[in-house]
Amino acid sequence: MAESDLSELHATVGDRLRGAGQRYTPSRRALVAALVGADRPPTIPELLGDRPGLAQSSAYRNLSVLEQAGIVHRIVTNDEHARFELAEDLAGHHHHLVCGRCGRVEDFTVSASLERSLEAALAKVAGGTGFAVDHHRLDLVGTCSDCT
Amino acid sequence: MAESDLSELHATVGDRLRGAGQRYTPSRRALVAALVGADRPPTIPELLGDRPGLAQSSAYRNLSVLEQAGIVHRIVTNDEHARFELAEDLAGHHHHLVCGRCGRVEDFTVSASLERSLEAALAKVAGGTGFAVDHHRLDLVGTCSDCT
DNA sequence: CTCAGTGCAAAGGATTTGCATGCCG
DNA sequence: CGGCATGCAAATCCTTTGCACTGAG
Repeated sequence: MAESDLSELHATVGDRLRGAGQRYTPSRRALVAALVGADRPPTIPELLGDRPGLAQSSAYRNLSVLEQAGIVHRIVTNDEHARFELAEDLAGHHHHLVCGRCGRVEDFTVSASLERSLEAALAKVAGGTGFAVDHHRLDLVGTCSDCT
Repeated sequence: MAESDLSELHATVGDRLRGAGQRYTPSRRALVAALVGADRPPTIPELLGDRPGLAQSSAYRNLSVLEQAGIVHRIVTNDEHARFELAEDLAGHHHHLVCGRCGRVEDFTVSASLERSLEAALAKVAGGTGFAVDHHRLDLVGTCSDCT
């Protein structure tokens, strides 16, 4: 991600937080920065490892605030810990490669044309139900190289 | 599902449990039956509602055994409770409509041709990574009619 | 001054586990 | 008889919450 995009991102995050009556504090900025830099969604312990000064409860609380402001998204796996990533409108649409053994999650994307056929087909499916579809989620589940 | 398929299913389940050194007890049979009958994955409280005689701990323990025997699959949502469904090789490949508000999950399927293009595209993606892909997961996330 | 943010410690709650008993094989 | 299955109750462990303090506006 380019420098300018990064400061733009922080500006957007700041706006959304202020819109929710919250401040963009150093702790929150550090959490967002950690998520921007990661190519896979970290758990809370992983996030705390980068920032030993931050209390665990504050991490949970800040991530919760960021989640409600639509800035981060919480991923719950069968793993013991939840994982966090930037919201799709900030990080871009992508998918996950999930390790069923250790719970590790990596990001990946598919071609735009496949996304389009997916969207079209899913829109058709959703038509019949009472669901108001927000977005889709496409994950690959398997075993990562470490767990093989 | 036809009668014969049902008894065949129970036979398969019994085989897998015995293969894991476990028995196919009435409690377990009831859990499997409840999952076969459901068109959406229930939570533990929902399963217990159908079977007040079964202790909560036994439900957890039995579902855990069934999961390790490859008979049921655990779905974790942002909802407070986990949900359970039959493994795909028993229930058939399908997808989920997930309500982001209440956590409710419904099943649906897409056309075979879309599945095929998906499989093809995902196989290509997986090629480059160290992941051994087991299966894919395609969910629609939105708001159900009750939560609108 | 006011009020959100933070750290620390305690509470909460779904899930797991220990133990004694019952039952199938 | 031996071992798995089950109930009940207690323990776990991630996550949330209460409270007092600090710092920014």
